[in-house]
Amino acid sequence: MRLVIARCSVDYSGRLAAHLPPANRLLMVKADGCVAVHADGGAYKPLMWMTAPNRLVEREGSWVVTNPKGETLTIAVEEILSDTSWPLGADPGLEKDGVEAHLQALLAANCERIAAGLRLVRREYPTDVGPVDLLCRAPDGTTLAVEIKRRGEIDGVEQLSRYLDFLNRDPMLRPVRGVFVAQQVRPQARVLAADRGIRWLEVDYDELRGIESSEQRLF
Amino acid sequence: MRLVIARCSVDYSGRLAAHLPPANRLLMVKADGCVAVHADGGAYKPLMWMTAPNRLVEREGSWVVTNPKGETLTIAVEEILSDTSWPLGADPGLEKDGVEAHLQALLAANCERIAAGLRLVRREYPTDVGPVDLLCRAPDGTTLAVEIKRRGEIDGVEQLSRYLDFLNRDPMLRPVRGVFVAQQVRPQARVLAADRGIRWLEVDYDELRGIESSEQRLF
DNA sequence: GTGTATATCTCGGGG
DNA sequence: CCCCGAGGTATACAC
Repeated sequence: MRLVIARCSVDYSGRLAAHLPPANRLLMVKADGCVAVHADGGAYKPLMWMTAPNRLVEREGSWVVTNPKGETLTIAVEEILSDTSWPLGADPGLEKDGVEAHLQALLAANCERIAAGLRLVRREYPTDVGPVDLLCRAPDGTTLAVEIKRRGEIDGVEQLSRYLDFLNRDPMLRPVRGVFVAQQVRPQARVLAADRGIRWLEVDYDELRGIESSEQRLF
Repeated sequence: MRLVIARCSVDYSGRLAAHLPPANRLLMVKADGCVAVHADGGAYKPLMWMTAPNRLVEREGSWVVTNPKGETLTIAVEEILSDTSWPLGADPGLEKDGVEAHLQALLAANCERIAAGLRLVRREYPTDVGPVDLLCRAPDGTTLAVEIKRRGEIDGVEQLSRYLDFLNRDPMLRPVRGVFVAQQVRPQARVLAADRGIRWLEVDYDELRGIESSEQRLF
């Protein structure tokens, strides 16, 4: 990890063109070669960057970073205030809990939470346009396709619509209905779901996790 | 901009829960208060972070960052290898060229480029499922909904299809036809557009900009 | 490699 | 403030 504090101006040319006038900034060069130019504000996103793999050519007063796609990051270094390097070593890595995969697992184990009497047929049921999160059977014998999101937006409804199109071509499954499940379903997603005849449902992650742990306590 | 190189373990609790075992990392604290924990790899994204506004409480061997939403970032600092601060000042900011907004502005001002005699009714015309980029009137009185992308992919065609569905329910507008405009329209998007009765069109950004600047030269 | 789906997405604009 | 769409999205994973 190399950290350079410098007065510089920066230009990017590639998927778009962008320019930064001269100012003091942090230049971060990581062990994998990626370069980032940070200002003293603005969340974690750098003003400009170049991801690995790339090639950094450092000449007097000018760094040029190029990648195989032909994109170029040019840093005109006017004055270096500090230039330090720290070998950090490989990171042991991140452990996460509470992402969509976990929500899916909880709902798969408790799918009667989606509708009474629902039985799980399969998780990640494959179709030609991607896997359906949950495929379930209702007590009346009809099939339900369930799409799960943390935040239910319009894209998710489109995704479920595509699955339903393809599932309903299978005479063995037809008719298949859709349910859109999320911790929060946005207004436009509700409108589109209603319009497509898709039911939507908001679920509470903590409550689901609570059920799960109380059930485990029984065994 | 404060840069701390330290051996630390980190925990985040909020939208999800996450944990980092002890290792040497960079802790970056920006002037606006945002905190980021970087490893020596993995593009520009930090392993963990907390955006502004937040509150950083630094006690011996432990930093606790909390935000108004009740999220918490806890950094257990085991050993500090370096701790430096650099006042960078406000950044003059980024100038971008070639984003969708420019393309939309150029086409709004030159919509006869989309079809002869076209007249702009409104940019960002609202529907229940989102705003249409351009709504135009053709010489024959019919309405055109225009969706603009830098890269025309299948989801852009889906987006325009949704708008057309809803616009065509309005007796005052009906019938509304669609035009999908992009610098590059991908093969799959062409097929889908054709299937939906949507016309597609590739435009050259530099050429449009050229028209614009030559028009400006006239005044 | 291409395509698809996720993300503590971030960021900016509009109501 | 929330909602929504764009992004040089990045990133992981399946085919």
